[in-house]
Amino acid sequence: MLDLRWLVENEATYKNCLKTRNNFPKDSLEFVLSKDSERRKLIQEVEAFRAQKNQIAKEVGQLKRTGGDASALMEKSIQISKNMDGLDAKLNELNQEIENHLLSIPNMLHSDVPEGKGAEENKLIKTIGTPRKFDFDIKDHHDLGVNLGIIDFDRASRMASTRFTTLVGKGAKLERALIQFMLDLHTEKHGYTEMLPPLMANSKALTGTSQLPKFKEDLFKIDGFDLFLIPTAEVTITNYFREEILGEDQLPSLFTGYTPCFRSEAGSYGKDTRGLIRQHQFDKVELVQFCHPDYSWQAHELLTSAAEKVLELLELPYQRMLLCSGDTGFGAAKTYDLEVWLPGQSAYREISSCSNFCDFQARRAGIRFKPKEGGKPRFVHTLNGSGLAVGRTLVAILENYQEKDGSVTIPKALQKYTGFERIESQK
RNA sequence: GGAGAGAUGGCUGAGUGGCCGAAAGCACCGGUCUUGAAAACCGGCAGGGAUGUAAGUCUCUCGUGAGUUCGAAUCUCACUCUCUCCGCCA
Repeated sequence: MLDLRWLVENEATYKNCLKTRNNFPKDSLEFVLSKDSERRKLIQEVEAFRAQKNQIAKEVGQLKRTGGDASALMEKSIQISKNMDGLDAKLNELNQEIENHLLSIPNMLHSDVPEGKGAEENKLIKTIGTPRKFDFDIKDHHDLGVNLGIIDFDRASRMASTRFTTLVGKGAKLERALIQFMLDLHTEKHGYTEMLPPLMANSKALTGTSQLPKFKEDLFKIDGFDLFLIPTAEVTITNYFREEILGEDQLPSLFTGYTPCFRSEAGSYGKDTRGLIRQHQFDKVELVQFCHPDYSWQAHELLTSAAEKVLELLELPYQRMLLCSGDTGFGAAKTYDLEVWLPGQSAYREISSCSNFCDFQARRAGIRFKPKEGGKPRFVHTLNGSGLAVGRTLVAILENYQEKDGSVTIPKALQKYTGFERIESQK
């Protein structure tokens, strides 16, 4: 959420930024801007009435103590209440309306973010590693996984629905090894503290990280409860400090956590239907930082590097992209995507998304810190990124490390976690 | 699922209708003392909002929301959450 005062005072700057954002809610913006002066005027009226009533109440108290007659004053106060009848409610309603609109206005972008409409205008920052040359006909992960007997799509569809998968044998072990490998790396080398948060979150938490109110249709709702399956651990980990004022010495706080993630994928019906690129349930190791506003851009680089480290250790070729304005998510000020090379698709595909939200989520979630030098509490900056999406990492390993006979070699760095060096057909 | 207890500032905790945005302690910040530190002593220290160049003034907030009252942390109602006991259960 943006600061209303800031928005009113920087209307032109914001509108200029917004024009290259996708689907920006012009009506909400205009509503907020046009109602602000009305809101202020109402506040002043209501508070003037209240001040009068408070003054009278004080005088009545004094009179009663000294045994005087306060009936005239009491009558006056009742009269004032009648005069302000409904004003209160009107103000509350207006505030609520403004807040609702404000919640659906996207974050201000960082000046680095290139203008552009969609993914094709994202900016390539760097390419690491070289795609392997194969001297045989390669398979994609779907065929590899099915042939090896480590991924079962059909039975998962039968027990749940399409977009679910069951990993079997060494496939399941590989997934688990990847999770452990990533968590160990981030906790031991990058200074993150591991968390195992709830897999469901309430609507307040989801509003805090800005999945709600705008993206409700992407979530799985639990019937009869104010609970949703989390679409990412970002939700629960970022809301860990909701409505808290931290000490400055608690910053930065770095957390990592593995969770399954659940997404309805409404609106992506025809997309990535083959294999496990786009599932209703997938595993992810998430990185989250709470940090001092002065250092969040440095933190963004570090967080992204931490995610890249996973790909480097697994020796998977990848690219870092800077998302353009049209492709940057609703709450983010700046986002890097990491894209891993998938031989089966002859393309780089997203495997991590690392964003700085600045104070956008912190304002929604009420996460502040007390500055050391004194003064008012300030909003922290929140950042998060995938470190990495585990299922897609498994896809990348299968495709990049496949052999002519259909077997798959396990990357060196991972072997001590899997306990095996190859996957051969286990059917 | 049944019964009971509770929710007050960063933390502990007092406060049952006006003198309470709130005692006291801890933590924290500044100062005195000290070669330095600790201790001791002195002072400061909740958050949001309106207005103002500022100092300040006003307003709201004692889990949340309604209500009673001239006046609510305190009384009433609803809700949420936490804890204890019983039942059930991995």
